[in-house]
Amino acid sequence: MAQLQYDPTSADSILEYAKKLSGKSLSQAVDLTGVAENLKHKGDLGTMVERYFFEHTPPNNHDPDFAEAGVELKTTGVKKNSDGEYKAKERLVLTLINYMTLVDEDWAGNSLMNKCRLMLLLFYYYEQALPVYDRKFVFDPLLWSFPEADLKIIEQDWKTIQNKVNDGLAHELSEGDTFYLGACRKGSGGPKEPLKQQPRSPIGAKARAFSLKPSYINTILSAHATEALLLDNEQKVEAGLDVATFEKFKPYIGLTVDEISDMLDFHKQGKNDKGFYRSLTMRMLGTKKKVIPEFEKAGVELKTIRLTTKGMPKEDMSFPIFRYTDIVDEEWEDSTFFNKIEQKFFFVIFKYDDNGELRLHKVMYWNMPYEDREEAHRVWEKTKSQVIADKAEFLPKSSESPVAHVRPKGKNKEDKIPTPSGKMLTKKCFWLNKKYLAQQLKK
DNA sequence: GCATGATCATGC
DNA sequence: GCATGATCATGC
Repeated sequence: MAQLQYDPTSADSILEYAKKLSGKSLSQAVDLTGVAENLKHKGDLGTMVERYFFEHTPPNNHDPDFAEAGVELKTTGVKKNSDGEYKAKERLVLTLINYMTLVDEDWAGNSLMNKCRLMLLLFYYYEQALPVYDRKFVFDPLLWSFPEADLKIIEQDWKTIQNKVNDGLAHELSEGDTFYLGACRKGSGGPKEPLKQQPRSPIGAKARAFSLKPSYINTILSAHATEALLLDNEQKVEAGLDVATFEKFKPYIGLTVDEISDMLDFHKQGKNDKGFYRSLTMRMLGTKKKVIPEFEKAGVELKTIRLTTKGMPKEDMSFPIFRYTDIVDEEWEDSTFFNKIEQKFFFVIFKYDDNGELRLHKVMYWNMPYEDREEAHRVWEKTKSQVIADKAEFLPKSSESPVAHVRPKGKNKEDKIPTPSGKMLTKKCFWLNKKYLAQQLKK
């Protein structure tokens, strides 16, 4: 047998090796030729991962799968809810409950925690139609142990279950008895399924397993999910984030806004729905939320742009407001504006056609060229020096720079903040000139 | 038609 | 209550 590519006695090494599965299915990660079709238990992805990916045989006792590293391997399914968030497909089964021995255990050193204290969680995207080995792992694997605070609850739950068995009520156990740790049904459930013996009662009890409830898994997920809305498509993962994004928009390119609205069942609310094109864009990306985690993580600034028939943006591009009292003490490289324009941008561009119909024109990534950032820097310094000179009413106009300017941005003209000298002026922000954007978009 | 001023809906 | 992204409005 070939040398293992990880150290089975080291949890970190196991985790690092497991990352090779990210974004792939088991069948993509290892060659299962001649294996998959002969499987008896096609439902057990965890066993297959252990055998064919880790090339490891778990111990035949109550120790964790990787006994020396103390790591228990778990695969668990996730799905998406209507908001595009990943949620647990179901509870995570930890280990079967042995009613006969449970009553003699103490929490200290109990067999459940002995096995599951440290778990390597592999989240795969649940698709019913696919065999388990073709389902993709959508996040990086997570090496996970219970936080102290949770462990208290788990301990109480464990004792609740133990007490019930001790009271001769194993057959009455239900998941609702407990909070995080559940005693879930395990087994076929059919009429022929043999009942389990319990120590304090002659009544047979159905097989149950210790499990973590879906809601609990969801909290683990949301903490871990630097989730990949775009990561669920294999070609995208292999080709990178940029291709992934283009693929997302491909079906909509060239369509009118009305057509896209109909497809996504999301329509403009009223004339003043100024966030509409952005919201629509988010829907095209598959979420109803405000942020795209992958963009967040990569620091990508999403902006929507509407072009006139002639290719001129309808509007300048705004950035967050600055405070007069802050900018005087700021250095360029600490400023919000600097930090924004340093980022990679992702433009979603709509364009009016000759019939006045707005269509999704194209999407593109964009970085602001260095010279232009220097020009923006100049505008920023000018702004700062004007505020210092107590001339905050007179800030760089769009006619003063080919790249950027300063302009009001507030709720209305009464929406004011103080200058260092105490004058109240309308809130303002930096803008990129639409003419400048027009030039850049042509490149 | 352009530059500049003013404002809106949304979500946290 | 307020920042944000974006759009609307107006005067020259």
